[in-house]
Amino acid sequence: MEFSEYLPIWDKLTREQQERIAGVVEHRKVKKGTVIHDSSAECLGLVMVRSGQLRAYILSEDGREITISRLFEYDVTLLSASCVMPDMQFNVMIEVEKDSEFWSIPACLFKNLADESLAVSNYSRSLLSSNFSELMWLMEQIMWKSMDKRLAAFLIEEARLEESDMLQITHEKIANHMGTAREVVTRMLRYFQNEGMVKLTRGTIEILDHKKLERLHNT
Amino acid sequence: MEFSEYLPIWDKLTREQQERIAGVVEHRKVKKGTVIHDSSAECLGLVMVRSGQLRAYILSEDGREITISRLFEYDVTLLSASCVMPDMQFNVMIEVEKDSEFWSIPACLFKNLADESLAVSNYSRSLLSSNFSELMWLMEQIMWKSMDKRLAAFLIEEARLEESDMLQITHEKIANHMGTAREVVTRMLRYFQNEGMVKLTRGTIEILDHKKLERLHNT
DNA sequence: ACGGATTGTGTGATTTTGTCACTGTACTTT
DNA sequence: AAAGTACAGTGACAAAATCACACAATCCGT
Repeated sequence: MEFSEYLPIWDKLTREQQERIAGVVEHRKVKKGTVIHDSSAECLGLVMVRSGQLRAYILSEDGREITISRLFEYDVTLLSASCVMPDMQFNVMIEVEKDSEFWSIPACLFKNLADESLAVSNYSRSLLSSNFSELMWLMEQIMWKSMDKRLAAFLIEEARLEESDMLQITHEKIANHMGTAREVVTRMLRYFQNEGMVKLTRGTIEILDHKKLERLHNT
Repeated sequence: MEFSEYLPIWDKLTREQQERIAGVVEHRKVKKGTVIHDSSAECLGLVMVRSGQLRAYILSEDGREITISRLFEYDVTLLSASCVMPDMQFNVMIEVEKDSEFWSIPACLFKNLADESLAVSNYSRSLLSSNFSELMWLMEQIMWKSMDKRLAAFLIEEARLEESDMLQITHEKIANHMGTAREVVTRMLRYFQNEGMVKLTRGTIEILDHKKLERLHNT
């Protein structure tokens, strides 16, 4: 099974458990922009990313967004299985940032495995606690950091991920990642440009001065 | 063991495991205001509340606070065991809100038990996911709700907890719960008073119009 | 009982961030 | 080439945070 390489605890499962998973695992190829999970429909379950890039975010009633987790090759997440965890009633959405391929294991099966297998339960614990930790980190950013520092951090991180200083991203997308309004991002980027840290053109942001951005971020 | 009643999975442990816990469990009686856990020192481990009231919060560099969880009789938490969960480096503090008694099980022992016992691992999972869920809820409040609605919600909740409409709490404490500045709370309460929803005197807030507060909260 | 310290509250001025209502401008499609 | 759409810019205003105080109520020691 090709996906087994993407599930760290595969080897710790019994043959019977492996077969149960293999029998229902689903493979999907999805285009950029697709929403593969929202709270309404049935849960997607555990998701293993084979390639591409996804993001998990929450949505306000009036359509504002904030990214709570980003997923890349070899990442595994349970955010798409919120229905399994008791008293998890929040509305996580998962969207495809770049054309991706992933496998999913239905939530109910994974829940059953976790309830009966120590290895699976421990693995779920580690996934959960890393989600929790990330969320905690995000919370601290939102609470104690000003928008300019957060934006600087976002740009630096994005450049690292893309391995390029020419970021192909719109102000609106950035605003949706950071949970703020597009105008705020525009204004702040304009300020960054005046300070010589970036160069703005339609649809792209070029980072000119990494160090200055870092310094701003660390103030 | 008296504390066994406070640990839901006690009966699912082997006698040997029960003895290991019994050998190291610690009982403490603490006064209001004490900080029983901060990220610096050794972890407290799993905490079971026998009586009283505690709160877990995070702290910014410049001393601002926000409550992420409140604990009451029979509550159990792993927030004081953050060191066990891999990649959990955040700075949770736990403070005593009302004179309390609690038991604690050292983090390392609990971690070992979780790693070897399915029951304990599953229980940890449920504790974790309920923390995660609460944090998610808080995040949504912070991101999408305005301060006045959040304050109204806080007052209603506080009155429910205290079973009284005369809340003995300072503006500063409220600000620390909600992660905002004292002045903001003062100004907003003043507005609530002008609207006839509360009556303010030094150190206490009397709720006069529950329904109007609820309405504000639900707008 | 008095004076000073401490704790809790009130308020104006300023800055930052979010909201609203637009305008303009560069790409895409037919 | 015209029309439509996506993206960016901007001024005016509102909400909330920050700063810098003033002041009032309570406590505490002598």
